[in-house]
Amino acid sequence: MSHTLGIRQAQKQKTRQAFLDAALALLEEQSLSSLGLREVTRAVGVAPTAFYRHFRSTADLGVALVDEALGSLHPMVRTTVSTTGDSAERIARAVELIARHVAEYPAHVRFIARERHGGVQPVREAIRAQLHRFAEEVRAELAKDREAEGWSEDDLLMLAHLYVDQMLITASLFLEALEAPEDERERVTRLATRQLRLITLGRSHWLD
Amino acid sequence: MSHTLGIRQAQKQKTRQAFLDAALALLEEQSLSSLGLREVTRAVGVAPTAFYRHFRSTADLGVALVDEALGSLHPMVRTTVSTTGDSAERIARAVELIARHVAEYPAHVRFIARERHGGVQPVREAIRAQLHRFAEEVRAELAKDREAEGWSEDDLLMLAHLYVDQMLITASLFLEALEAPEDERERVTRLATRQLRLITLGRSHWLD
DNA sequence: AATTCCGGAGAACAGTTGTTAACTGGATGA
DNA sequence: TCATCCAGTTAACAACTGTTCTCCGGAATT
Repeated sequence: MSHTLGIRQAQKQKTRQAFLDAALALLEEQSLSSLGLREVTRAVGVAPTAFYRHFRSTADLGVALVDEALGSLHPMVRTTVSTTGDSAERIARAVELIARHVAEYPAHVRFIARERHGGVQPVREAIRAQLHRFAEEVRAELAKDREAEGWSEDDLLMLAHLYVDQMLITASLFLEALEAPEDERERVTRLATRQLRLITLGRSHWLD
Repeated sequence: MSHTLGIRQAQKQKTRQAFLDAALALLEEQSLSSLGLREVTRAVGVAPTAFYRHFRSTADLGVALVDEALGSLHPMVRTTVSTTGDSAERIARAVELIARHVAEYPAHVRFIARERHGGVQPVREAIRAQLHRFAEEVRAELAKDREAEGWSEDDLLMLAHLYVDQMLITASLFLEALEAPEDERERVTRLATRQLRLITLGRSHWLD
């Protein structure tokens, strides 16, 4: 299937990745709509014109960043809401997974949270589409649970969106607490756990 | 108490408000971190240097916008979670109130959603502080309900944050559906209503 | 071995940016 | 009435922006 790329293609992908990394670093302290093309090339160490060999515009780069940040996350989301273990275990595991992901890829999380409602329309659109995919996957996973019997497709999707949004909120809270002392992160863990517990409680009484 | 302002102070407040209005309009299509000082003065129709008579920087202007957008919202939030009527009525009323607010002040809502995780630290901080005030007020309101008997202060605050975040998510959804046909807004109404219902359901079984 | 391809460099374009300094003229308070 | 105040102006600064066109040199193809 994959015949090894030539030296040329490999080098191109390498600089492209350098663009993505540099941009992500610069975006820790600003929004995408204020990210300048020259700013990025300067950080990468190439001529401004080299940018156009990889991206049409900074908005285009932003969409690529969305794919990098969220594209590889789908397996994890599925694991997060998987049906193994009892309710309390699953919640603890989900919160733990989120915390670990934020600690490992803080810049990605920050980027998504920031640009979800940011000033660049194509990027907002890309994030919206990916989050909708997440919600659909969560719904499919929820449907497997025997607790989903009697639920309409629509109600399951409603719940899935609730979970996805809650995950993002939690991730954002962990992000804010990233540089703070340990007990601040512990506080976020307890808060998120109880919120998920309450939602799950409502879920189990939905059909009453 | 308030002795009528002189012509001078009145004129100053007038141009200051013009700055806020112009900035809010410009921020519909970009983030605060990319908003230029000259851009704003041009929109107001005034010399660039006049900006400094009112604000230290665009970040300062942003903080002022936070106060304008959220400062006057506290009474409404209290009404939203007020204890009159049964659960279903309260939820319907809350969603209706949010929809109406978004329709009336779309730019304000967009600004808050965008800059809550935006690239300007002082503005993020200001929004965070205001939302925390909201959560505290919601908690105080929830505590009045007889359903709150046996709840710890901490759990009540947890629930309050859940409600506040949910309000923002809902407002953001209404905002996206603002230019869409009526039935799209209807869909958002139904989604938000059911999500609130599920949360309320979890709330009523919290002490089981 | 000869030719084409193509990622990146260099220079130049007209416009833009934030910030400074010194000023004007009408409102304000003595 | 006169001196003071102060919101807004004008002019100028160096630094920056996105984009175009032309060129180079090594990889890829024939």
